[in-house]
Amino acid sequence: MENPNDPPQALPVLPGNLIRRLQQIAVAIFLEDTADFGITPVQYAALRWLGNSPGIDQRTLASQIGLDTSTLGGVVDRLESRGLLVRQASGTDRRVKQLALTDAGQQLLVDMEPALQASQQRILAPLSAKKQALFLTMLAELVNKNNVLSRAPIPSED
Amino acid sequence: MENPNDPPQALPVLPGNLIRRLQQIAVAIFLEDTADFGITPVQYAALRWLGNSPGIDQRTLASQIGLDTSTLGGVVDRLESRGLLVRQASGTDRRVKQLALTDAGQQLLVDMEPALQASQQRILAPLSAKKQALFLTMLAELVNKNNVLSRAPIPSED
DNA sequence: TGTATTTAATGAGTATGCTGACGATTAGTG
DNA sequence: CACTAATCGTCAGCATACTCATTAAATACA
Repeated sequence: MENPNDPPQALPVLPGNLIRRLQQIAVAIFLEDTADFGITPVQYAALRWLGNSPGIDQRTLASQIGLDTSTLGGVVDRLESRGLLVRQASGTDRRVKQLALTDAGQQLLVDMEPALQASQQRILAPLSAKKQALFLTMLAELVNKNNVLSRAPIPSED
Repeated sequence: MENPNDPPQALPVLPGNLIRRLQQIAVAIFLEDTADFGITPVQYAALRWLGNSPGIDQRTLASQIGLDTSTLGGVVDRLESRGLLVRQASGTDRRVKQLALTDAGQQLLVDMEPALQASQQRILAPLSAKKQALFLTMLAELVNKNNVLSRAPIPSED
């Protein structure tokens, strides 16, 4: 089976490649389970975080969900044009755009919750319950400890 | 600490969100460690697979590394314009474009190997050696068993 | 043979995700 | 107060990553 001309490691077992594949799978499952709502994973992350922190500005939201401000700008554009959030200039600092969910945005979070939970469980479903917990722990450990290496690191809690 | 108005699960612990973050981190580490070569993770995957299977067509390569043919088309465009691979019409089926590494492409794979290995180790570095093996096993299990749910599933081995 | 179906690659359209540059505004300093 | 720094959002540019439609070519079948 082993070919001496093979590279030192086959592509399918390189960590980076497996992580890329799992991300593709997770997005596909999310989109399938939440298809009724027409929301992407990143859009959902923005809405959900905003639901807990209304009034924050774009820069803060971007850093909290791990996006650069340029990417978040486009995400907010699409959510605003769908009436799920509002963007308004701050009264005290005219550089800042403050964000808040609309009623429709709030309602969408509520309506999506069952489908979201289903999708998140489906991603890990191939593993036993015990392994799922273990995987999540290690996943969080990798993300937290490597956080600063990301291009858009999430600030540590104050 | 716990706010009753919090959503059922905080965003940072949702599996899909952690996977997205880890993918961002893995890409950032790869780009940093291999900056001298100007190659992206997906471009590397294409080159590496092609090195083992010269002469395959675009459709096959796309499915082997988990991309749709449209995305791979662009990747191949960029690698071809850099002279790392060649694209030639098949003699037996004029629809098919066969791909093969150039000498420069072959050499680049060799030259990149140390930096690639370093990047792959750095991604998992926060975990102990034992945990790294465990994480990789579970990661592969999730990818393999969820493979069909991806938009561009990788065909199972024959 | 001739028509219908399938297949390979490409193109348009949309959505992340990054960099670097830019204009507008605010804050800091002499 | 004027000059400089830093900051917020945006834009252009590039690279994944998907869908759906289209074109060209090969295959199946009547």
